[in-house]
Formats: sequence, structure tokens, C-alpha cells
Amino acid sequence: MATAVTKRATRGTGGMTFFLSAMDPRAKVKGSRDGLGAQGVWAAAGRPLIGNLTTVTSSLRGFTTLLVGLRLAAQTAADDAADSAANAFLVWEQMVGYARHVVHEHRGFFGYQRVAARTAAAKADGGRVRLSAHSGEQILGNQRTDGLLGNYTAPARVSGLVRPGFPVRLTPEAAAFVDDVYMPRLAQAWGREARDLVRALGQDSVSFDVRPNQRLAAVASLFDAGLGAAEARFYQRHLVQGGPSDPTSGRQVRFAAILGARLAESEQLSQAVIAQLAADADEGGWGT
DNA sequence: GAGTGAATACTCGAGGTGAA
DNA sequence: TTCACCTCGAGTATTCACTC
Repeated sequence: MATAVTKRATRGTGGMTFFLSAMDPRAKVKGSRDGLGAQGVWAAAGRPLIGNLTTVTSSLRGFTTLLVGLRLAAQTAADDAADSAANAFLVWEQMVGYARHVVHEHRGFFGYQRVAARTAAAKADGGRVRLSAHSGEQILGNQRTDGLLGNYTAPARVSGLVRPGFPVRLTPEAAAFVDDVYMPRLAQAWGREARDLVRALGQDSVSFDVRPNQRLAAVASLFDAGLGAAEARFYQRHLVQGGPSDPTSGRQVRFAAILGARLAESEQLSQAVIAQLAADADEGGWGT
């Protein structure tokens, strides 16, 4: 049948050509606001190449927040109480937001607006904010579904960072990475194995000082500019290359390789660069 | 009690809208 | 332009009533 995107495999040349045709009403997404049918293009052409990430998971530091938060939250709920672990994660996500805003002046994380507003209010009134899972203290209308827990957990699972099933827990490899790379930085201000931080996250409500201090700085240090060698290797393997169970059967690894090479030469993803990528793919004999 | 199927709830991944 | 919040459809899991 004809679809919005029809692919023609040209096995002789090892390439594949995409062209547009009229929308098949059977393929149309019912009631979708996707008037141009971009979702169909993404599903047909993008998803087979990038198996783990979504259009929302554009922040590497979002994954950093998720990994460290899940590690800490698991320690607050040793009895597998999923709800309390989730609540602890929400508190951690709030804490990270304040630290990134105050220390690094970061934007572009979930909840930025409320974090900025409450920080300004706190500076005029004692310098402390309240962190908790209660709706009034969350940094989004529904932090659980619209924050990192809702948007990053599934891609992290596909990337081999989060175990399948429930409750949400890191894979052994991801947990070891957090312990090696991030926990020592937190421990400098929060005590051995960041025990004071774990204790704080386990509380129903936390009063958090957003004036410059060691604990705030320790949390912010996880989000310093640049990546260490171990971080770069880890994220390259799990996020860029799709992780150990790469659902694209190696296509994502090859795509990352040629994209990386082309972007190293060019600042922007222009039409010319895309044409070059297609030529690179043809040369590599990708087939379908 | 076991098996089946419908109804319901939940999760995930898209894009749109409106305020600032 | 950015950000927060929303809707929507598809897929999956769970619950429950019904039949044998």
C-alpha cells in the first residue's frame, strides 16, 4: 500500500531511497495534531536508526540526573517501597534543578521556571527552599509524569541503564558507573557514600539552602561543563550507540560513526551534510 | 477452578498551544 | 523563542465477568 513515506530498497547499489506519496488514510494517525505526518516519517525512517532515544530526551545531563537519582532513591527505599523511592527521586530532581540554576545558571531542564522563581523568592527570605513530593512543592504541575521519571525512564531502559520491570532500578553496570564516577564527588560534602544526602531524600520534606555552600556545590559539580573520559565512554556506549541490547541491530552504531565524522567537519546539519550522510551510507553498503 | 474475552487503566512517544 | 502543560493514539497490563 502507499504510505506517507515509501521506501524503495536498491539492493544492487546497497542503498535505499525514500520518497513521499499521498497519505494512506489507513496509515493516518487518527486525531493526531501531526498534520504533516512527521510521526510517520520518524517511525519509518528515524526509529530503525535510533532505537533508544526520543525527541524529548535531548539532554545528556537529564540522564545524569536520572542515574544518580535512581541510585540514591534505591538506597532510601531498601525495602523496595516503590512509592517512597519515586518520592525520593522527585526531591533529588528538585535539588539538582536548584543547584544547576544557582551554581551554573543552567536553563533547559524540566521545572526551570518554578526553580528560578522560588530561588529568587528564597534569596529575599532566608535563602532556603522546601523540597518534597507534595504537589505544591513540585517543580512541574505533575513532576512524576512530566519530569525525568516520566520522560527519561523508558529510553534509559532501552539504553541498558535501567532494569526491565518495576520498581525502576539501575542495571548493575549503571549502578557501578554512578558509584565510581559520581558518588565520590557527593561524598566530599555529604559524608561517606553520601549518607546524609540519602537520609535527606528519604524524608517527607527537606529544607534546602540555596545560598552558596559546599553541599549545593557538590550536587552542582556533577553537572560541570565537559565530560570526563569515563563519562564520555559510558554515555557513548549507552546513549550514542544504543546500549548493549541495541534494538537497531548495529545500524545506530554505524549511523553514529558517519554522523560524528560529518559533524566534526560541519557546524550544522544542513541539507548538504545530509546528502553527504546518504552518500556515506551508500558507500558503506548499508542496504536496508 | 480454569480459560476466555471485554473493559479498563496505565505507559509511552508523538506534537500543539499559550504564556512569558 | 523557550518552557510548561496539554491532548492524542498505540500498545500493554490488569481486572473482572462469564462460560465451560
